[in-house]
Amino acid sequence: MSRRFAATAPRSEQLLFLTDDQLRNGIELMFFAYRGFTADPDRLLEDYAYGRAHHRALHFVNRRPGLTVNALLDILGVTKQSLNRVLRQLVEDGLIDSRVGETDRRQRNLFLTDSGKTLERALSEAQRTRMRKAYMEAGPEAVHGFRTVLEQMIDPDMRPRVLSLMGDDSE
Amino acid sequence: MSRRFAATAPRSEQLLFLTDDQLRNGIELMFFAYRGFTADPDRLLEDYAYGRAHHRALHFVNRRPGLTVNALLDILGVTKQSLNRVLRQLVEDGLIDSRVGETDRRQRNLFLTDSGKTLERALSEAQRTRMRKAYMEAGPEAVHGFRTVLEQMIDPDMRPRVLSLMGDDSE
DNA sequence: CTTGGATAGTCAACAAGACTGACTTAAAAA
DNA sequence: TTTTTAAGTCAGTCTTGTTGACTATCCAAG
Repeated sequence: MSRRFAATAPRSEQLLFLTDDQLRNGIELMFFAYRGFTADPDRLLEDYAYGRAHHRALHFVNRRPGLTVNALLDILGVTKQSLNRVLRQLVEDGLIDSRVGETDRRQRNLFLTDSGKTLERALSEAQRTRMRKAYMEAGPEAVHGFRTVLEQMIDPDMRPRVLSLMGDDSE
Repeated sequence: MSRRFAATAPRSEQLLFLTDDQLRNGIELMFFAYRGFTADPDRLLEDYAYGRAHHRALHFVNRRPGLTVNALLDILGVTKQSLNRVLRQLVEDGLIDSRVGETDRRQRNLFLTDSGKTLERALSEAQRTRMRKAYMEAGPEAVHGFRTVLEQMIDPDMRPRVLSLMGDDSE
């Protein structure tokens, strides 16, 4: 582990980025950046009387159409009671279509309706716009580093699931 | 703006990191990484019947001892009523000391007590440990990129305040 | 110097969204 | 047939956010 820099420079110099000050700095950056990250969609959601939970559901149903409730639960890491409240609203409001599973009729496969797609697009476009600006300002190398550190910050148990979710769009 | 890569390679190749797929990828990484980022302190806080709001208050009071309620409000970006509940608990439980301002007696200057320092240290050490691992695995260059992108993601209005908060430890 | 407005902080009541626990229904699996 | 699983529901709690009304203090204009 952590061999990337082992042979590049003397230990004392290379490890300066691991001081408590540097780490605390990263911690504070995560806090403030995450606030910026959610600010734009949050503003949009207010108009619909929805919250972040609705956004997350819309995002992942859009990402993996036909996803089951259980699979979504697993991704979001919340209880089904908590998700169910949100999902019920979205189905009632006609943003999500919940269809009985074809092979297993206990399951429900979730899809965005046209208006669901419209809202999802508005939300994600707001978020992408900020992300795009940040990426452009920082440049491709910084973006690569950003992605590398974030991946390492994900819970090890969760990491394989997350990376496969993000990785393939073929299946 | 975004001149870092302008003269390095052909435009079409360089801009691949700005595709919607790449951006959505970054969005999902932020979501999952932030969950990892808060997981360890969250577990600790359960034992105290405290939440993330208490953690944030402890963090920034530790960071800037003597800070006023208003200054903390500005950093946290919540309403004073919301902060006050948390602050009252922490004062009642003897983790934070709230002293009447010397020059302006309307103000309250906040300090961590010894037990406040103890809890803050436990929380931040848990968080730093995860951050340290991520930094070590990713290496110094990735960390630099990580920081660059996060800074750009912070709300522009907030950015100067945040960077000055993180920057100087002398004043 | 007093009055009246602005500022710092507190208290009360309420809503969103997370949680647990107990339960039902329907369908699949053993 | 019995057990397990997927989904959904009901009731109750907690944290953390909100708005509105309040007290205490400072400061500046009359």
